[in-house]
Amino acid sequence: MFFNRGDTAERVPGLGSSSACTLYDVAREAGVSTATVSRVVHGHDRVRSSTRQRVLEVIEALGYVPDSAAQSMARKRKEVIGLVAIEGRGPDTDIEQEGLLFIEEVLRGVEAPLSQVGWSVLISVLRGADWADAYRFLQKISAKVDGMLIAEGIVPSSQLARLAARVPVTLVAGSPGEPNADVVHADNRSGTEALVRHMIEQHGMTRLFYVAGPPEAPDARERRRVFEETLAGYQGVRLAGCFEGRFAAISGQLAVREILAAPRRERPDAIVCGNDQMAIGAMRELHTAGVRVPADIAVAGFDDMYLGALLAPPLTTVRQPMRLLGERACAILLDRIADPTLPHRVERLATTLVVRESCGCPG
Amino acid sequence: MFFNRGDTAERVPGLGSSSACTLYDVAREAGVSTATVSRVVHGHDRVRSSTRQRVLEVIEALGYVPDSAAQSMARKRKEVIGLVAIEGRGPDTDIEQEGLLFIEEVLRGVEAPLSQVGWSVLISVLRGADWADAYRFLQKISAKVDGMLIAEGIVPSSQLARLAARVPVTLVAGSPGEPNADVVHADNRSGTEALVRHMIEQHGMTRLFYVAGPPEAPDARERRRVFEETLAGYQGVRLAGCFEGRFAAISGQLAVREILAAPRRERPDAIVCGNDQMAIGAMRELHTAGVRVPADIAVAGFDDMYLGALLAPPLTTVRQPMRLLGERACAILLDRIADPTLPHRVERLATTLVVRESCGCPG
DNA sequence: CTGTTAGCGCCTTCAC
DNA sequence: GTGAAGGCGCTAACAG
Repeated sequence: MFFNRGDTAERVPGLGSSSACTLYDVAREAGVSTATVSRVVHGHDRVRSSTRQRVLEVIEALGYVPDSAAQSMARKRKEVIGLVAIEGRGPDTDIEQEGLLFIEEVLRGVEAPLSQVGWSVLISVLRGADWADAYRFLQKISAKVDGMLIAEGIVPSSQLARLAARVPVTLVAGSPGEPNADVVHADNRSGTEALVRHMIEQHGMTRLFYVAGPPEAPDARERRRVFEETLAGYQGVRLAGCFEGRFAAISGQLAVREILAAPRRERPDAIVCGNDQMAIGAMRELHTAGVRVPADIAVAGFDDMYLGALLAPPLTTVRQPMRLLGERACAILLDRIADPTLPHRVERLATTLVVRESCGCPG
Repeated sequence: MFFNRGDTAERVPGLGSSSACTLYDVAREAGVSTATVSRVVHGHDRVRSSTRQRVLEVIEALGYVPDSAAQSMARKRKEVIGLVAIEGRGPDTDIEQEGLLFIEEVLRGVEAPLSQVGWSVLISVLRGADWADAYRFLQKISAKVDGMLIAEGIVPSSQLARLAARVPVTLVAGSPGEPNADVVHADNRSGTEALVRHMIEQHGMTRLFYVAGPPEAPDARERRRVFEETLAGYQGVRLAGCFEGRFAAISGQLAVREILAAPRRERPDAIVCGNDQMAIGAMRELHTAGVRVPADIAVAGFDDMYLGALLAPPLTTVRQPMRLLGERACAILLDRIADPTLPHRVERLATTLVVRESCGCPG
């Protein structure tokens, strides 16, 4: 009586998307107004339960699902946030997954607060383009979301300002000085200091080599600076050398080749790397050369990538809470979407030393 | 004369999203109709170039960006596709990143055809829920996209049918038998056969141990089956044992413990694993136990994860073209969105042997 | 409790 | 070349 087409699931002809039915179809079929249907769809009370029941049946029978574009339009809210990564256009094109490995963890974090409210993530990677293109791209994304998370790459402050004028933006691991966006970033200092202290005080090392990330990256610069400063605080400990890498595994390999090419006497006690990828590359090269880790030379990284723990020996590193970064950034973004007048926020998350075996500690 | 508010970038008060301006604002400010603005926004010709110029200036000054919800509504196209992963709810909660590592590569592939047309990806991970929840979730996503890619996890065929009635669906690495969706999947056979042949013919191995993935996973089953069948084709070669793992690194470790607990005489020549994660776990445990790879026991995996190449020794494995899977799936989906009447499609991509050193080949 | 009625912002014929 | 006007599907007052 309420409907007469039989189960909609049955009438699928091929694979094509068949005609989606609308609120009106449901209303007509159930003999009520669209407002009522809308009410039951959203679980509002003021509806007689028999009416609700009837509407629900029709919805089920027709397989009705509200169109999100229409909802966004009427509600002025899309329930989608954008997560964007801007892939570096450094000298090397050797990005070597560097990017997404990071984004992936962040994404996991972002999902948490989002799934609680039932929103979704629109993810996009912007590859090496000029700034004008990049801006157009970001603009286009901004039209599809209620807020954006920029998780990698640098956007000029002026562009950020214009973007932020349209939708709230929060930077993940961005520069804390940015005035046009909220930002959540890792405290590279705490972990790096702890690592250096550990190497020196626990293992009595006196000659540390550093493999740095690219100088364009603020994180790389900060890690390196803190490393050197901390080292300088110790008597009798010195920087055995430094290699400027690009955060890719190959950089670690190259650094090791350079080290092994030098006289044996000058070899460092340990090689500390600006991220885990380079540490992995270093360990691999050391292994190939027959140098034992950590017996002959210790190695340490930064990030605490999932696979570091599976290496032989397991990698000692500094943990950067990437997932938490994503989670906090998303929570902050959601807050601001709810109330755009909130004051500017910057949140700093601690990094911590993760001692495993590549530094010389027992397994 | 055309506008009088100054550069919009200047009038950003705080961080909040300020009032977004509409097509009407632009039309009014430029002294033309909305139709004309729409024409210039979309680069249609029939517009006098002086008019176009004026409109463009106003757009720039006002920072106008068309609202995508309104566009979707009018055009009945969202320019977004959904990529969903359904995280396994196996006995172990030990998902151990298993999921996203895969999704990530697929995502990279998906991005290619998508960025060409300027569309975006809505990504969502559905965690262990019952089927009714899962279906509601998928339905909700379906309302936000023009088509969906299901890249992990199994959806009952009946649900798929109902989903497909709303939007086109293509399965990435799904079961090729599914009638309600297009599917792109890897040919687990070719690579597995090549691997077994290599181990036996090149290395003269006669005792192979297999670490399988969970039997619920079609891929795991197929790999195992092909492995055993191929083995059976050789005289004097036998299955030295089998361990049923769950595609996680710990499974590989457990398998090795079991192997090492047995009498030394019974040790296999090689341990072939159903995926790289388990192979990595196995290598790690072997290393811990002082068993040399590949000298004492060789190891091989499946997938060709990025990090396999960085291990010591580098992992011999079967390459599954995950990125290509994503790319093809997305291309097929786009085709079907463009023309829903297309015939059902199934695409099978070859897997290939990647010989590195863990099988005993020279570096 | 339930129905009526404006829009939301844009696209797209159809006239001029 | 350009403007006017009718929807797209849904929500949210405002009336009953």
